[in-house]
Amino acid sequence: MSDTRGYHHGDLRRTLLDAAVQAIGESGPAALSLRELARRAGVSHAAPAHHFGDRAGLFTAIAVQGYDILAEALAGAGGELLDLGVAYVEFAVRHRAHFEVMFHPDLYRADDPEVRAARERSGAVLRAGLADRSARPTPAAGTPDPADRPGGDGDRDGSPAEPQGDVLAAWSIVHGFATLWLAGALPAGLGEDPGDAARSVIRHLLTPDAGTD
Amino acid sequence: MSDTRGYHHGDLRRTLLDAAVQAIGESGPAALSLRELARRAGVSHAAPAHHFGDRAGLFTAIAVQGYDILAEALAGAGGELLDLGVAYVEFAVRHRAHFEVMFHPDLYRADDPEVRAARERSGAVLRAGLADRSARPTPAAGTPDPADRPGGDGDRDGSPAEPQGDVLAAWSIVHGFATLWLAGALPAGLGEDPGDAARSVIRHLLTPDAGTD
DNA sequence: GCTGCATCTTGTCAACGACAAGATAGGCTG
DNA sequence: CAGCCTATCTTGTCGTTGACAAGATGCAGC
Repeated sequence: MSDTRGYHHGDLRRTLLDAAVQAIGESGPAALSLRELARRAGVSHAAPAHHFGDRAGLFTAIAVQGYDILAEALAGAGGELLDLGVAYVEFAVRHRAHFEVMFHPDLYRADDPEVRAARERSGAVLRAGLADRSARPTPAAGTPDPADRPGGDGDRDGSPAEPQGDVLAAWSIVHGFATLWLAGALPAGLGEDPGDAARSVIRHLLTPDAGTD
Repeated sequence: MSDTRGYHHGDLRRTLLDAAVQAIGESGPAALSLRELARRAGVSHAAPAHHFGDRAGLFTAIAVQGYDILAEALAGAGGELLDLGVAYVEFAVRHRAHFEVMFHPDLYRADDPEVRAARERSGAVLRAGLADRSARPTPAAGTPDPADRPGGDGDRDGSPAEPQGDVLAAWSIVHGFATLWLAGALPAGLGEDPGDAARSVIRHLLTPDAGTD
């Protein structure tokens, strides 16, 4: 796959996306250059522009891919709020590049139809997962909706789906933990596995007295 | 202040910092150009380089300033974990530019001595604030330490100051809420005041059954 | 086998970050 | 007061980048 035969590459778009994700994972989104990307893929400097239009277009494609991967990860996590949270953190760490792009709306076109659709897919998966946990010792579920105000404004479509406070709290805690972990801001001593560390942190939200594990 | 008399500006460094913070607040850190910054300040295109060395130096100065502002904000919040959290979120929203820079270590030199010192100052203020709440209905305090692993590695100095899990959970939830708010990822319907919204979210962590206010 | 079109290339331009070298001015020493 | 000294700011330049335009290539369908 991704053999670079003469003129027509065959699957250049995929190759560029993979190389971009790898480069972002190494040096962050800001350091990504379209020309360096083309160099990595062994094509001319203007080839990426054809597939993605411009830099923002490339990040838009990565964001779409990221929301799809997130949906898949959440779908495989079951309906427990704890497991969903751990899956969220593990997604962020395993797919660091996607995660960083997804939550930097200034990098891409967050109102792009494909982005909206992918975001809606992942939101639907999350809602479906949470619907499982109906009556639990932990507070009841609502209908969450990750990332629906891309530009900072842009009102909802008037639907009464204001997420329950506990889901918002859960989203905040896993998103914050993942972000701090990726930023290297967390103190050492949490171990190497972000999933395990996240599990013990999330427990503080779910149970009133989570001991100092 | 900041009068632009002939050759020597008088307080160009301060002027540049202010202009940079404003520009970042408008368009994000990635869009900040040293030359555009110089243009805003009415100086030549190489003037910023003298004061900050390079682009990373500018962001380093902003990060230092940000940690100092955060320390001040936390100092004025009292020792309640809830109030500290609200202050954290309000800092992030009011000083969005500083906050965004601070938690993007790839933008600046996170191991710079001045940064380490400023970070230590804000950590000390937080520790002092938390020391107040000794015996409470909520779990006991530990010794937190915001952002002590800048580059992703860099082990602690072997001190046994592993933060308590509940403080980590608190930090995660406020940091996550602030980040999601700034990213425009939160659904509408939370109102206009991030402090109030944060307060109700944080309550879910502190009390076992926080109603759906 | 010819044409249409997506794919990729070459060429170019303005803007940028970084660096070097020079100009200016305020302060300090004598 | 004279001379220098140094921080501050300017001008000039180089390599790189993103974006655009125009052309080359080759696959796919008629």
